[in-house]
Amino acid sequence: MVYSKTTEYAIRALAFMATSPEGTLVRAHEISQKTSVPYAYIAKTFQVLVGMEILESRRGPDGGFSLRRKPSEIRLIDIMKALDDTRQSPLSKCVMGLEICGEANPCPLHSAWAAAKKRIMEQLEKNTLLDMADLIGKFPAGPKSRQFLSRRMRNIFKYDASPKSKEKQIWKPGRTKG
Amino acid sequence: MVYSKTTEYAIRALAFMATSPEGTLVRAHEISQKTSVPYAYIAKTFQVLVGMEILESRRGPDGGFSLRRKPSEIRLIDIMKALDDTRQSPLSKCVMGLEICGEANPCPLHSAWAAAKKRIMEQLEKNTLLDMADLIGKFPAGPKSRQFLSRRMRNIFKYDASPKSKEKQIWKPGRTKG
DNA sequence: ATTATTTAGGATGTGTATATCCTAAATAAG
DNA sequence: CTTATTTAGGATATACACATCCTAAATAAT
Repeated sequence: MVYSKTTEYAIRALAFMATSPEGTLVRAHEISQKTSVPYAYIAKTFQVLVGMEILESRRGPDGGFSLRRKPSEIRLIDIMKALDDTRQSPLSKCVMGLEICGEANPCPLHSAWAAAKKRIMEQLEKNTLLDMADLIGKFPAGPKSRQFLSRRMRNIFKYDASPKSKEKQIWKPGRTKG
Repeated sequence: MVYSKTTEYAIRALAFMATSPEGTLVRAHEISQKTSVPYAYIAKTFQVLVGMEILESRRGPDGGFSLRRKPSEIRLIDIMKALDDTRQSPLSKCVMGLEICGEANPCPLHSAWAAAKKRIMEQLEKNTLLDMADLIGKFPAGPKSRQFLSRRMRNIFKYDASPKSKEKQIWKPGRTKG
């Protein structure tokens, strides 16, 4: 994968937040329920994002998290950089693991990979939370939103009918082991 | 990475074997010394490749491993299939981790990724151990071998001057942790 | 037979990303 | 002040890929 699971979760969670009006405080538990991102993961990850000034937080009753900038101004690459700081991206290495691979000594996959890398990086720099919210599901009517997307919402954000069922997590673990 | 570290090692090791005349028995220790692939890894991995009829083996003094087919007839995809059997390839999943991503609902990286996947798979099906041996270093003079490649050999196969220094591994661990 | 050498095969160790837990601190309301 | 709620932050647990170890079995030479 281009980025870590942590970043994948963060993008899902933040894209969901982008569907609320600007400045709205959203609780970690609600985000978890609506996005199926593990609560503990949000709790941890969002601390970092607050530190990186992508999110603001408020503790206590009626507390929660809110986006510090407009969704259209938070790029995927920003989130990735904030969370995958130490992790060296798989994009940086030769796909075949050859240390000598490069322009001078390309491996059989080099040019295919180089082209892919370039396009992927461009997309990560170009696409924002607005794009993701738009893609993933509902977004308040605007130039980029499309009606038919709302139908997909249910599958993606896995809506829970009960408005605030305490601690009843509904995410699927996705384990393969029996 | 497209394939596992195990497969990466195997390709390196087999490509080295491809530089010996057909049918030559090569000892695991020699392969390890010449390719910097951990001995224990070769010992384990090659058992599988023998089972998959890519390699033949002989025990005892003057024993070793030999390629069962000509290097030009062993494709990278064959090695990958033999060793990454259970592992689900990162190529099969959406780069962004979105379950709904597909032709109908493409994620921002979808088309870039799809194109890359296609080319990568083609290359894995097209390229053989002959190509890798040719790329990585020396190959006995033939239509595909090129003279200047032999200069790179030293860096890649990390030649040990001593012909048979017992157990003196020379691979670099590549750890990052202090 | 005995010994040396080499692969076979099971068992085990290690490291890191992933995932969770628990207590503290902040905030709001009664 | 007390209680309930929510984020903060450190500590810990888990799973899996990666890596190694050890003994057995086979083979060849003495």
